[in-house]
Amino acid sequence: MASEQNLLTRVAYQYYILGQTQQEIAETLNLGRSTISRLLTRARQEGIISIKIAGADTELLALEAQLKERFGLRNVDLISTTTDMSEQDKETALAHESARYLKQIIRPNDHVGIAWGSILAKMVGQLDHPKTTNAIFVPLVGGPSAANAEYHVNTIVYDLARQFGGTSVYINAAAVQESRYLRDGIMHARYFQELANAWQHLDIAFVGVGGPLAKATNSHWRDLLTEADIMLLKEQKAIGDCCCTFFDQHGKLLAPSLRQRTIAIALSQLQKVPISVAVARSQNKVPSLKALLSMAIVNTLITDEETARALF
Amino acid sequence: MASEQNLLTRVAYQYYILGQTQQEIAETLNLGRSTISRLLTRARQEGIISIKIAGADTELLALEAQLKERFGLRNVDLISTTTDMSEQDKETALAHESARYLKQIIRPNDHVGIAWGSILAKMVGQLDHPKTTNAIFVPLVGGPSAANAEYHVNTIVYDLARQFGGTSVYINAAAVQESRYLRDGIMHARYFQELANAWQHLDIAFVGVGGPLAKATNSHWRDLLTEADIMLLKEQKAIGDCCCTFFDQHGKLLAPSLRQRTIAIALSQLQKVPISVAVARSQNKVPSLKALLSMAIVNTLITDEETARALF
DNA sequence: CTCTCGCCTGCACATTTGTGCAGGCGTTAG
DNA sequence: CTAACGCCTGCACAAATGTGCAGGCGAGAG
Repeated sequence: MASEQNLLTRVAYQYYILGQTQQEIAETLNLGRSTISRLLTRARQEGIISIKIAGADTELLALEAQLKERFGLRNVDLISTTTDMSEQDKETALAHESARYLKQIIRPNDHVGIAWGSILAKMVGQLDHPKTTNAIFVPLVGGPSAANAEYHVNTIVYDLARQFGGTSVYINAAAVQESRYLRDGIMHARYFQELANAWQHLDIAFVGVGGPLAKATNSHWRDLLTEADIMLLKEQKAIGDCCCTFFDQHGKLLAPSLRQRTIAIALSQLQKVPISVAVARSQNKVPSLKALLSMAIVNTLITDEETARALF
Repeated sequence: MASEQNLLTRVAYQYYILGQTQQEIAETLNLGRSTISRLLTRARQEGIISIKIAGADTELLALEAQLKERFGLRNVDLISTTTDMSEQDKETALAHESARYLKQIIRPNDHVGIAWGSILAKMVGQLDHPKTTNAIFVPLVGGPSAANAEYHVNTIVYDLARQFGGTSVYINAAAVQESRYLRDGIMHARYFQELANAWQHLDIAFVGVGGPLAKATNSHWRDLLTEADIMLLKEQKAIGDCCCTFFDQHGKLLAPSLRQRTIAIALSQLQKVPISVAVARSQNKVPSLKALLSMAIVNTLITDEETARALF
């Protein structure tokens, strides 16, 4: 009943199981309260105390913690996907979680930037009771090609703003222009300044991640790229993009000539946003997502379990 | 990831597994710290969190808590006995634990009262490194019959005092006298006053419990009783004694005529001692021990697992 | 649409827990 | 036996946690 180990378990029992206060334990054992505190610390260190969380998908939570650690993220939010879900279902689930997360973190009068992305587009309408806030929603990238007009990024920010009782700013230019002069002209135009200004004062940014070029067929904006752009990107081994900025597996930004024709927030600017959230899933986005995370452009990640596992 | 249950497990995980502070959790979830505190309370209540103490004889500790609750005791200390131990071994183990416990609770200059009892007698010499203190050890009952002189209670207090670097007071009378006049005379004698005075200022008292009369053969003092005493006690259904005071299963004190011839601390006085410890074990002492505990004479119990279980 | 009711939250304060520092006791080497 | 070393403890302060109270928000009735 005396020896070391035994004392530890006794103290641990009284504290954790009986719920006694350290002071009470100290009195029954005729020891100083500090001593009890130290004994408990030892007991925890020596693993005498094991705490289990019932009914929880602990693995998922552990995975979140690991990812957070691995990429130095502020926060990671994972959803569990079951094998019987279609890709469609998984995307919807992720969009729903993204919307919920936005609701969770948004504060009154926040400036919220939204980039292009199939999942971000699906966020709209996922919430039963969106918080009413006076947030300002702004696009982070230019619009799609004329062929995809109905998926215009303006639509997303407009709908989100309406749901959250806020306002939205529109973007009146396609994501990729034909020349850097055209792009510079637009970005320096008076009507563009509101947007440019908003980009500098973002509180929250939600971005997607683009996968490899080969899969570009279903993209809503990549048809704006020229043959030459694509050639160049392939040559430089692009593995994906974020906000229309391409990079390789090492996180190196590619094709300056293309970047100079792109109307979108710069990644360096995105990096300064207090809460910058990447939302993405699927096997083929793993390499680009991994690169993006390594670049420390975003500080928050929302994805699903299978994608998360592939990130290590 | 959102709903109630899920939030609870998440918070519990971050707090208990990851060891984050409530403040940190509140920040990642964008909630108030108080809310996290409340969520954790709920999680504990709903049993989402299960804490196990590794390698511990948890049952023993649980038993202690139950006994404490059941009899309103200040403290309970149990030792585990294995079936391969002889009765002798078990007694020694209990004596050892009693000695250890005394060492644990004793403070400098304490007045420590010791009653008769086979286990109390064995306490002597059980400690490797007794604390040095200036405690005063006093007997709580008179000595044994002449036939058992070598087990005199004075020997115990003397040895204990020596081990703890303190002093001892002796008692110069047998536990039971032949008449109340003789007893009163002794107890009012000048030389007895030091003892009587000590009884009023006890900080700690260790007492044993006597079993039923039928088993009295191995007692060191019950041969002082007369035939008439024994007849009377049996008639009144005595189940045991403490400090030479007999009681029945309801805790009723018996045989006033005998009590008036007894030289021992009164149970009512024992009740006032801040830390009063009963040390006893074995099946045949269960009824008397149970009665004693119900009387709330002592506030601390040291026994073994099997005896403890039988007390319910 | 308006009002009421009740739950939930944040705030501020009380309690509980954690920790650096200084002093005491025991142990060991000489 | 003495002295030096180191572990352990209590103290006092810092950090973290628990909780009553008041205000806000949404659900539901009228």
